[in-house]
Amino acid sequence: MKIPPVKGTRDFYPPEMARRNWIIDGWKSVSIRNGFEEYDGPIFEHLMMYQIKSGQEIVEQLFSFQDRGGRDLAIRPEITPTLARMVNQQINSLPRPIKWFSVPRLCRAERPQKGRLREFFQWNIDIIGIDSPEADAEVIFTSLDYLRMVGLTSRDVRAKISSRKLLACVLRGIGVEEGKFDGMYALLDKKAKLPADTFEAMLAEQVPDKEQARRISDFLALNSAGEIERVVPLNDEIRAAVEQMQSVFATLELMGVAEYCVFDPAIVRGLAYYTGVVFEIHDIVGELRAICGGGRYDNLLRDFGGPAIPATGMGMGDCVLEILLHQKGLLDSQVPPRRLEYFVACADAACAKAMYSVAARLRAAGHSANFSYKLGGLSKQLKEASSQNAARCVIIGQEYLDRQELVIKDMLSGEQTQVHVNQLLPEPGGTT
RNA sequence: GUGAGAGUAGCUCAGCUGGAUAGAGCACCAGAUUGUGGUUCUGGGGGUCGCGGGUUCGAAUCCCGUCUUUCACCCCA
Repeated sequence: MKIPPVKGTRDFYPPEMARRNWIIDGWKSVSIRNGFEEYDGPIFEHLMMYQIKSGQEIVEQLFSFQDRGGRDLAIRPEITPTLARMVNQQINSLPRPIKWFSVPRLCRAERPQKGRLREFFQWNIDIIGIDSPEADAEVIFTSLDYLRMVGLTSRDVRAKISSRKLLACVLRGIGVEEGKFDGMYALLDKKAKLPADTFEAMLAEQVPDKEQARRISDFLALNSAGEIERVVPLNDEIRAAVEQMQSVFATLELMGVAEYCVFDPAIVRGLAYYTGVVFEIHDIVGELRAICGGGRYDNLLRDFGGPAIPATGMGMGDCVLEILLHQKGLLDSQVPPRRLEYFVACADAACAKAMYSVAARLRAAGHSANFSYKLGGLSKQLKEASSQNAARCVIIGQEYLDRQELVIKDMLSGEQTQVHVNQLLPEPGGTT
């Protein structure tokens, strides 16, 4: 009986595994060079953890189960609740700022489509304990630092930045009722996907007051937070939000990534737990879903039973990223191929015993080494060495039996040299 | 949950308005090659044409159902 793979999952054969490792290694090295420390948690948690902020609707998109003790558990669909739990547990002993990163494997029971699967990897970085805009800027910078490192330029991707706080006080300033904010957020989030007139019609439906609707449209057309007084009169609240936004951009400018960044008032990040700066990075054509998204979530730790400590962070999934990198030709050109340092071949069946010991000694010395299980002709073995991308071949033949000499063949140049076995290898059982 | 497209070899696909033993390229295995690889040549293995039913003398081809998959909607932590 043939059993198919589970919907929305991927098998990682060696070529795919090499791509996955390359992406994840890049995430980790960029995290570390930006001063983040790695953490991880369990792959399942109490179901309740995902109900706290998300409600029943989200629970239907979880893989959940009961253990034998009747506990309701769920495979993690995100790692932020785990982070909040872990940080809360040790909040009094953790030095701040807490700059942590993780690359969790996550599962969501959604219907798969382009750039979205049911099991994926997501790079998360978070800065906890700092409420200044510079922390938001650093999260955005770190995201861009990775994308820039793998070869994506400001002609490929764009970081669209806004602020929930700014949006809220502008809406308040325009006179929109507080109760309509959630609906507005959901609508704004869709703006990029909708034709302009459809969006205008939906806006008019939610905001019947023509003057208010016009000012909202004007706000959405702004290119920088500094222009906001053209839409709504400044007050202390708005002025403070504008200054925060400007600090984020100023810091990004100082860090040298301004060309990637743009103020986009339509970025709101769904119905998530964001409270301040929010951002998404998109491919510039806008053909794919967001490469990554994040923002400030100052209430989350408190909502998980801890103290009110500010936090900001971001998540980047591997699916969209991989599609984009492939499209730009940045994947196969950069993912390192399989490498083997030595392939040990024997020119004569009489040398087969030496083949095993030489291979083992190479391995003990820390080198990667393979040999052929079939004692075919030398040309067969060299062919096998080529197909395994061996850098060098060690050929064992008559000169080994006579003088303990090995032929070292450089597979790129074809050059061959003869060396005594003890010259290439430390004594078996020796210290080095 | 809704809608549309697609399922033929490990992969990418061809297969005309229904016709005889279902093909190609790549990949894989073997040989040419018993002391020298990448190229080339020759040969080989591998398919219940997603599955079930129907129409027909005859179905990979047409019809219905079903499953899977892709894309979009919903949602997007």
